[in-house]
Amino acid sequence: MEIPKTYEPIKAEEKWYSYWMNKGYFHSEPDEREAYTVVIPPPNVTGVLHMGHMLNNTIQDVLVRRARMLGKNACWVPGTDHASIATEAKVVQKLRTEGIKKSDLSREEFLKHAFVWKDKHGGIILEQLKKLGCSCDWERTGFTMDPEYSESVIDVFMDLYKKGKIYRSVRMVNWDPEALTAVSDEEVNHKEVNSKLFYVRYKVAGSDDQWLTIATTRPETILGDSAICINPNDARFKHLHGKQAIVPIANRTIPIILDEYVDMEFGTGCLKVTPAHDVNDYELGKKFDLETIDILNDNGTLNANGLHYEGKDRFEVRKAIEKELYDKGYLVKTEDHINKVGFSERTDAVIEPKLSLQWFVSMKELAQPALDAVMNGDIQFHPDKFKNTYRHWMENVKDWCISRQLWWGHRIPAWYFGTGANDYVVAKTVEEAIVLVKEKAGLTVSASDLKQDEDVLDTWFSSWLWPISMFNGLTRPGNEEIKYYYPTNDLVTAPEIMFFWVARMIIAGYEYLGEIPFKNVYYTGIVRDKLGRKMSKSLGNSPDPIELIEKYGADGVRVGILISSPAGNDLPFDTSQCEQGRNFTNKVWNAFRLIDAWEVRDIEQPKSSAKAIEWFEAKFNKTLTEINDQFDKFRISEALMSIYKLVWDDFCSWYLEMIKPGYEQPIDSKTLETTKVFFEKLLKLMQPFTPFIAEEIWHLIRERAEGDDIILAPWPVVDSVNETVLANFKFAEEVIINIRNIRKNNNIANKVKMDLFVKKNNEIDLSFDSVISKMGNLTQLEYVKEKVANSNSFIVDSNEYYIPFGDTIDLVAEKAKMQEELNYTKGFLQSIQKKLQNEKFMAGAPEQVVLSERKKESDALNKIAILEEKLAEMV
RNA sequence: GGGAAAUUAGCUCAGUUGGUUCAGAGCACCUGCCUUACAAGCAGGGGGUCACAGGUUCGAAUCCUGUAUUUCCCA
Repeated sequence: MEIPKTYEPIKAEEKWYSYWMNKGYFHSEPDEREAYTVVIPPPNVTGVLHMGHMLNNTIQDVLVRRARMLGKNACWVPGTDHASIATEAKVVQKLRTEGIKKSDLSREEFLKHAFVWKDKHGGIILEQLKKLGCSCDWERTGFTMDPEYSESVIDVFMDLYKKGKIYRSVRMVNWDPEALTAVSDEEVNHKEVNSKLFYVRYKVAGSDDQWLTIATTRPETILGDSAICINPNDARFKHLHGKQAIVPIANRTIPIILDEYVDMEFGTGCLKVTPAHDVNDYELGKKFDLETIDILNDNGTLNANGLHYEGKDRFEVRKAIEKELYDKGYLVKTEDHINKVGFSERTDAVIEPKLSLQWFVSMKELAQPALDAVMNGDIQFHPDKFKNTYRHWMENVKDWCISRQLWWGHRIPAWYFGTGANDYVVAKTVEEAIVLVKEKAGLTVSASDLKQDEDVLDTWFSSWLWPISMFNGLTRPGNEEIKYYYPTNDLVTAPEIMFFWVARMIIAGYEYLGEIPFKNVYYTGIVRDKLGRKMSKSLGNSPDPIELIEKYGADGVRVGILISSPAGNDLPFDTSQCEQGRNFTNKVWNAFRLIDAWEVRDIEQPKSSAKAIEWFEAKFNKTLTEINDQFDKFRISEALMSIYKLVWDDFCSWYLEMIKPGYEQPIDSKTLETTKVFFEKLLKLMQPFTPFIAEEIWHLIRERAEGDDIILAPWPVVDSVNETVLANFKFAEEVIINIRNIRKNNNIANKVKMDLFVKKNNEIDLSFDSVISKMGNLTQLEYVKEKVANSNSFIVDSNEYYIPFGDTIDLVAEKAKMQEELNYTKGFLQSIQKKLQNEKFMAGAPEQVVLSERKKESDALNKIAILEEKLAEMV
């Protein structure tokens, strides 16, 4: 059968992925083996695969596949997140295109639409992961709104409520007027924008023409003012103490209060206080018991408190009120001003601070063990620089607002039986609620008297249970699976969600299982384009991962994405990296073609082949040690690079060339067999990174028994490393490179055989001579006592090598080269001798360093002598 | 404004407790090769005042101080 000259990934990928699936290799059940567990960071259920997912999931697959080869019971749990804000936004948008408004639907109707959408689009991303080769246990695929998962979310809410960790409170929250929901501090992006500072004057009450001037960036909130605040130490305003002021346009009289909070330097030193629309003002309002006047509707338009501006958007009002203030003589001046404005991460709408009744988790106590676990190393971060960021946040953790004004998600299990702030109970079902109402208020109510809270829980309030609830650790405490798989081993995620997700999983782990949820956290970077911009849909700078896979093969893309992606660093991605990956798979493919084409004969093994085998054995073991170490340190891309070079440079460029029989010559069976074994070992190392081609060649290189698949083959074991062989080869390598250089410099074709004469001045190892002969294409390698005249020459380790001239030679160039080498060596010698003559060096440096300097000195002296002699002869 | 980290070849990064004339890899680049495994290749080669300025040391990319620039986190 003809084997194609280039590797064709598409067919192999389909074939092997379904083969692995049919064999159930990805599936895990608890057994006696050590468990190795990874839970996937659940992508949004309606999400589409982007480059960030590619990076993240390739790393996970590498770790999982290697663990499998190390004999562990590897379990990679996939699933999706309901992502309440993002998904609801998509459903709302889709309905809008059909002419349906969310406000026209009941909650039940809307959820029906949402589930239809989820069933249609949900899980696309998981199918895409299969194309990448991800070896997830698909039988365990989960979803944060699955019934049992949801139950655990509600259980946790009730449990924390009972423990007094969940409370309901009026708080200033970040309000997204577009999504109509509160968002957490972490979901607000602060950006600097150019705006205006408006100077507005307020009349002092009871005066004829006494005014005070405030500065504000948001003049529309004047309508919500309930005080003017000045610093009691501000000498400029002593006359205002105890007075009142009149709000322009609204014509309300408000007190002038004194507080040191006011920055005398900023603006005019007079601060308008709007408790409903600014966090700091809210605090002042509480302190001075001020009236709270909310002027905004939830959608960002003004309400009745906005007087004649009612129904208009806040930005529109800002312009209009500027004009009105000016026309009526209240506007003193405006200035350009740069300030930071919060934008919603999801909708990019300007966030409004808004007072509302929300549900909170108090975090301080919960966070303590989670902070300790990372600081004392029970949980390792890779790279560990992220520990600092983590500590900073955890030490200053704020309470977590967990209610969201949405329908898509887990509905808060609170039931209201009245309108009072405290007229509610928290219960799993309405029946339980009825009983609790009786207990709490002594009221006998029926189901229809109770009204469940309209809000749903923050998505992270369900995903923080992911490593526990994917094994039903809360609904079926102590079950076999949670005992076996938990704590999980490695978590691979982005540093952006360290607080949203990682920290909270650790908190939940301690609170509910008394244990860490994972041992290692590997932080990936952000995938950027060549210009350093973050890849995003709106910029259109992100390649379609599926197209990449079709073009370069999944293995090629996996290599491309990992080849330059150290942990925690951003990955500047360019498709040329996939090309490199694709080229690598092709190289391996051709190595296989070469071996496969050899005709085996029962002949004697050439000496050079025996030496080559000895060397590669040593090289392999040495590199494997390094690779294992790199894996232990989570230096994934370095491990890949080591494998890449071991395969390409050491195996293909050196080893295969050393054992390659002449054209149409057979190979001896011993060498062929050993070579196949080497190749198989290399394929094993490649398997985590390039699983498809590894499996493909694994089955082509040899007949395999049922179940003898590389995905389950044992990871190679390190054997002792023969350092002597490695050193001797290095010497031979240098000789060979020198021979090649002479060929190139003199335009001697590779097929032209040459003679090599060696004047041995030093005791050297001759064991690789057969290899030198073969690789140098020499007719003979002869040892001589005297220099060989009319030759190209070079020196390795004080030994002189001569290749007699063919027809022509550039004597001048040859001499110049030698002179240059001599100069360099002399300079080198000088620096060494200077060091050796330095008494302080001799006194301070360790013996080993001194010894190595002495050796360098004698080597240099030798070399100089030879060079000078040769130069003298060339005249 | 407060905190953290970074700055080594054109690009992306290594560089272990200071010790081979001021240093490595991959890609890119240059030169020569269609040498029957692979031109998605082979062979060879060039390229760095290790951000800047001081200091400690016999010796600094590595330790200390300051400056500049960048990134991230928090307000």
